[in-house]
Amino acid sequence: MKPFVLIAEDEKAVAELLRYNLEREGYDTAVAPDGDEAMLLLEERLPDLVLLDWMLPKVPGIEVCRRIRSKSETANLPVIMLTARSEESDRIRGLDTGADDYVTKPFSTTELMARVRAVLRRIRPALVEEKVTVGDITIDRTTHTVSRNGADIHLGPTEFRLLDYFTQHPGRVFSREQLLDGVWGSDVYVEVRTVDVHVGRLRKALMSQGGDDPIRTVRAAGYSLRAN
Amino acid sequence: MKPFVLIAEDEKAVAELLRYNLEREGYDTAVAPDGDEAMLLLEERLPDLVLLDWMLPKVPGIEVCRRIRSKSETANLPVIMLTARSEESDRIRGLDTGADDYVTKPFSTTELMARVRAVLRRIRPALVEEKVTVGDITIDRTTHTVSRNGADIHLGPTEFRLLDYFTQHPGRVFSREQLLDGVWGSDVYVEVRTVDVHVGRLRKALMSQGGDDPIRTVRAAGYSLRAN
DNA sequence: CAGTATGTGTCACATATGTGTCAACCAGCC
DNA sequence: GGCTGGTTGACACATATGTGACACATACTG
Repeated sequence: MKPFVLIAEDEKAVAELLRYNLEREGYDTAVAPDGDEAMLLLEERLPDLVLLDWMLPKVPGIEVCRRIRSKSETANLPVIMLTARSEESDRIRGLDTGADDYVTKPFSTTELMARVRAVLRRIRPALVEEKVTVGDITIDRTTHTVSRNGADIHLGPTEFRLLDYFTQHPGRVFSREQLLDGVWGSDVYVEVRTVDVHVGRLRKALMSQGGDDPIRTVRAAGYSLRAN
Repeated sequence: MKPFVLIAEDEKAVAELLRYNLEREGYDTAVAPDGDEAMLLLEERLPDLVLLDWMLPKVPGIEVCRRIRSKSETANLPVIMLTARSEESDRIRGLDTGADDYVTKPFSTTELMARVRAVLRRIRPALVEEKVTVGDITIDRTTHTVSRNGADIHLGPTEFRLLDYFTQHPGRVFSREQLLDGVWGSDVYVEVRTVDVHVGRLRKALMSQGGDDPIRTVRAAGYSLRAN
């Protein structure tokens, strides 16, 4: 599951450069040439990060940012602002637009990529980190291994993906439907109750070496991985 | 100082692939999209090796090679020619262009890297890694020899490259597709399951002297070499 | 050049492992 | 007790992997 980055930038050349570099680093991308388009795309598919040009036709970047912050679904969505050197005045700097980071044009792509990584790491470590630890559980996606307190734990493919998914938002409760979508895929028809069974299997595997249940059942809502 | 490799190749995808792999192996690189550019870069900084596409815009590869040979500063510069299979005729093979080696496209990156190392070893022996050990398995790239706990192990060419490839990232899981790309070549049509067979053969060979299975099967993901 | 040795890719079948569903059972809650 | 919703073991089935056989390619050898 690649992180999805929305690029809101009207200069075609810049947008293209960003798209190229981001995709090479393994992100999914979408480009919005103006503020209106950006807002539409935001509705369509919630990105993991937005790159937002300060000067954007129709609806300026700063306004887009404000709207993002005002909606509850996107209030915590990371935003990196792209500003031209000339716009980098105190007025703007001081202004609390709620962006998570600023990058001034012209920027080095390497630096921008580093910032993107940094911001994503802060918000959703599991998206960019190859090794994630939640509590006493560690999951390494390059070697496909899971361990708890150092002891290796064997998981089947589905349980692995399930844990990986939980890991993206430790503590957050996922409904069975969300889990089906995220872990199985949105176009697979599987009985909702199957999720229970796999959660059960995941629990069993994680507790095989002792330790207490790292997965919390939330009645009538779903499941979550204990945050810490 | 890292060995510096000049890549003269007009197909962007191929050039990028080469750059990526060479840099991963610790080389500095520069890419020239045509013959003119290649000649210019040659003036600018003398590389330790040139990868030269046979068909190159403006000045064809063969001509670039001739010019390299004709100048005293570069007369001994190692050159590896990249030719398409269809161009691999007697005419070309027999022609004394002065290249040190030929590689026909599509090539396996593992094999190309091996050739690059081989050529560089002749020129700058100190800079090239020749022996790699992972756990109790040692692989010597100069002699094409593999041993486990001192006992020599015979591997066929494909198994050797496969092991060599695994060796680049011990522990990491490679999908069958990745292995096909890296070991066989990026656009060779080979049945995916063929990987299984070769992994099987590699296992058999590595375990012929006893010892346990050094290759881990990760269901629904691929294979990996046990890291330690 | 035929003859031999070695290596390769594919297939078919055996085996191993994982999956989804169900139903019985359990737990908390009015 | 009668709900509602969650847990779990059994099981038939699906899928992934392992492997021997084989036909063909290619490289060596005398």
